[in-house]
Amino acid sequence: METDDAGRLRPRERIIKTARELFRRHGMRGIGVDAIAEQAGTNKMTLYRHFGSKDDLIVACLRDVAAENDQIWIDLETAYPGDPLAQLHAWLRVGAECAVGDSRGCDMANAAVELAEADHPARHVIEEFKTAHRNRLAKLCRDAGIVKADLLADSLWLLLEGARVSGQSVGATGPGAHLISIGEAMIAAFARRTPPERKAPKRAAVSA
Amino acid sequence: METDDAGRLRPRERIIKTARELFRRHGMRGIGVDAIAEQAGTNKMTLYRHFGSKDDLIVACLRDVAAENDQIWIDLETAYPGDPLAQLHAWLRVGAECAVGDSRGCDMANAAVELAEADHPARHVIEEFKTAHRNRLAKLCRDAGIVKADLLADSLWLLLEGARVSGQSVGATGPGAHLISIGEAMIAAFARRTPPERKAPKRAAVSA
DNA sequence: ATATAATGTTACAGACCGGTAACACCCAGT
DNA sequence: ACTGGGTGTTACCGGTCTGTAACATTATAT
Repeated sequence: METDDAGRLRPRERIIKTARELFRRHGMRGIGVDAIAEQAGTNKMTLYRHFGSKDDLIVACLRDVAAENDQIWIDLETAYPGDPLAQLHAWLRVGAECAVGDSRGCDMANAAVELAEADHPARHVIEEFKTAHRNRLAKLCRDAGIVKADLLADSLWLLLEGARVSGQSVGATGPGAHLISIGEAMIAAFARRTPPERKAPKRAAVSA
Repeated sequence: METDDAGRLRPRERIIKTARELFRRHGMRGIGVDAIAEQAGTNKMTLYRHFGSKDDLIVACLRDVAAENDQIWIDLETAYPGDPLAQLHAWLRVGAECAVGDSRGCDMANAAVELAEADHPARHVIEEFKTAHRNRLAKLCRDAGIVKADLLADSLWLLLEGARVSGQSVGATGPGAHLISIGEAMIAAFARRTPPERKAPKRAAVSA
């Protein structure tokens, strides 16, 4: 009795899609492969034909998450082509949506918390993803003409990570509610001192 | 064959102490009550005489964590009596220690991630603790003469939460490595603009 | 139409888990 | 010395979990 997905996609895709949702809702240790397979409208045997183990499925899901998040950067570029500062502000808004609109935060960070074993195969996927994401954000800050680009990137990064994890403790009305205004103020503070040879790009400045 | 704790403390304390350590190392869903009891130098039966269920034990452990963290505020006050600004800086340093020195972040936040069920008995302990801590930090900022105290408190809060969760994804060399410098800059930025009717509090005025 | 691959079904193995029962023990307080 | 509460020991229950075996069924490609 599948509750999820019409038979449109092939089993493998349905399983990943369903597993991601159930992992997110119940935690990776809080849901079994049997429940995932059933919810995906298939069965455990087929699941194990596509994914050698539950850990393999977890890794596949995290790769799926990574691919989905990589798309965000493309969307930002197409939304504000050639305007890295606007992309930076948009990045903040997208992050804030995830932090306040959803009560389960970041799948990658959650996986890092839940999969405590240092040698779990998912860990290097997580680390790779987070590092790449951080580097991309730093590049965006650099392209936006921020002087201390790395420092701004790390600041915004910590704010976003904090907002997403805080939402899971105290909900959306907690400190994460002010993520955007805090982040905007931070961008403004870093953009204030621009390199002398470049014009200061005027853009929304929100008071702290 | 107990590996932990000499028989000094009574079983209940040993169990909580050991459970906290193992929960932290393996995650709450990654360790069983049997292993906890054995590591604590006792057995499952005694564990269940003191804690009616594993969830009860989890709650007891989180209360223990809360009590331990409440002590931090007392220590800050005794270390810098009547100097809330110094206490604020010290708070940041203490938080940074936890964020970079330890690879498992905040027990409370981790529990919130791991115990996904919305009605888990531990959730209200977590929320209560996080809210109280946030309020205390806001009060500290207020006492330090910060104008937008709540906003600074939330900013620092997000930074710390972010650093602690980030450390579990990319380790101590990630963005969390700059927590202190970022936080210091933020405190400085907020302290710069002082209330006009009030003199710049070089010696911060303490209000009850 | 037929060969071939993918999927479904059922049953099961083996391990672990949370939780309990029954009984033996030990040690403090009187 | 005795009594009683806390503790240790062992065995067990029922459930759930990951993972597999064997076989039936369906879809696909040629």
